[in-house]
Amino acid sequence: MLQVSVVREHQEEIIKRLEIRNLNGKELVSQVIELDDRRKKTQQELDANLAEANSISKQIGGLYKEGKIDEANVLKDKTTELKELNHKGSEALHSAENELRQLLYTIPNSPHLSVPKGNSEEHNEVVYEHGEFPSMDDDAKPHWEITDKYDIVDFELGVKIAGAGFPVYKGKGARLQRALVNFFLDNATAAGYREVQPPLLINEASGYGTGQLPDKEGQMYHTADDDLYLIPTAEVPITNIYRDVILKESDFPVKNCGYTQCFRREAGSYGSDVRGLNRLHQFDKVEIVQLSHPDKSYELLDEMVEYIKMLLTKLELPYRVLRLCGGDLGFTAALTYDFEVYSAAQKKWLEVSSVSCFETYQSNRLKLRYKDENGKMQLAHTLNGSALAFPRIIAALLENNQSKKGVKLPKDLVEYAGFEYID
RNA sequence: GGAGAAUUGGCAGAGUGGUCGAAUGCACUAGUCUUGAAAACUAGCGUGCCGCAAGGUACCGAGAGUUCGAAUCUCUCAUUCUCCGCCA
Repeated sequence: MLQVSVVREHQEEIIKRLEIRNLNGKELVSQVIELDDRRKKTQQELDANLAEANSISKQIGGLYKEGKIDEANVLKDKTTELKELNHKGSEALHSAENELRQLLYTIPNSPHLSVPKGNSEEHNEVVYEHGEFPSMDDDAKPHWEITDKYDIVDFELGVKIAGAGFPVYKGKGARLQRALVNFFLDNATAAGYREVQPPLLINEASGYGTGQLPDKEGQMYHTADDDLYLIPTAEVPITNIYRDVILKESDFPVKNCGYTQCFRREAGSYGSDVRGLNRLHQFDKVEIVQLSHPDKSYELLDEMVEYIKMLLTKLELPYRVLRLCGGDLGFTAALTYDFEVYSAAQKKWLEVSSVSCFETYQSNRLKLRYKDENGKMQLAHTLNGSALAFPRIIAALLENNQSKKGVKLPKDLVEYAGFEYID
């Protein structure tokens, strides 16, 4: 969440930045400051009363030692009222802090100034394009027909076992997924990311840490008996490794990657967007996560963008990079680049990666800090990106590379898959 | 899942009702000494909030309670360890 101190000190800038999301920045900023003023005032009063109570207690202790019981008892009577006052005071402080926190939870990150204003995906800015669209025959099949033809992904079977959106990968389909796991992890490791295998279920504190809670409460699967959530992305457990952690400045950049299944309820989705592999409740993804010195985070973001470009080039898929506009930007992000591959038979762009810088929005919640050269505590910056999400990559590979002979895998995948054609 | 024990600063580890934000050791930082290093010695060394500052306040797993006063007593919860049960 936004830091109150930053909101106070850079009001004009924060207002301007929130307005990129079409929010009433002025109103929000003044609400924050008002609540924070109340919080401060409440604490000052409470602290003064506590100081008095503490000092009386010390006096009583002294009097008891000297055996002056009567004098001690006189003082005790004085504390009755103070106790009451302190009890009320601490309740008032808690409620002031709580109200402020609740407000901050509802305010999304303030976008980077380079984020275009806009309220829908039409206003996203194409910043890079790569590759040629493959020329398709008129009878080119969408991937859900190809998966049927070669019997590599079974949607019906998934419905039987779990429900829509939980496909069963079979034969070369399953092996292709396994190949992608190794391909993506090997590349990430080569780029300096440490591989981790985190839990797939997370507690509430972790959900708040990276900002899925309370904002995306309804989008995560929740296990009622144990009050745990299934991860919607490895971002949550991997970033939460660093909750309540104080780093040394020399630790930066901290680079982790991980392969996990991801679970999303996708409430409210419908239509051709959810056909086949386009949108699933469970899918596989390799995620890259970085922790950064605040001065370096946007350099690292660019570096991550270059890394994703390299992956997609190796996969020989036509893609483009979008800078998301204020209206399309995720709740916690300050700047996001989306990667879309062109899926030729559907004639559609499919989002396969989203790379974001969160500045201090997550680290403020996580209490992820480092000591600067003057020994002062500072919040780190967090970044992450999908590298990559599997199902739409598979969809695009199937559609773009289909031929009479079967589906030809890109060269770099062949050694991982152990076969050249899905046939 | 059942029974028992535990949870203190980066680590180890004292502290069972008052001047304890917390002994001591190790680690760490700076300095002295040294040609340099080690050793030794000296000093420093947790975090949040309020305050221009002095300082105040809170934190000894979390939350509630008893008390004038709680690291210390009571209750609830969490976690860890040991034994039993179950199990990939």
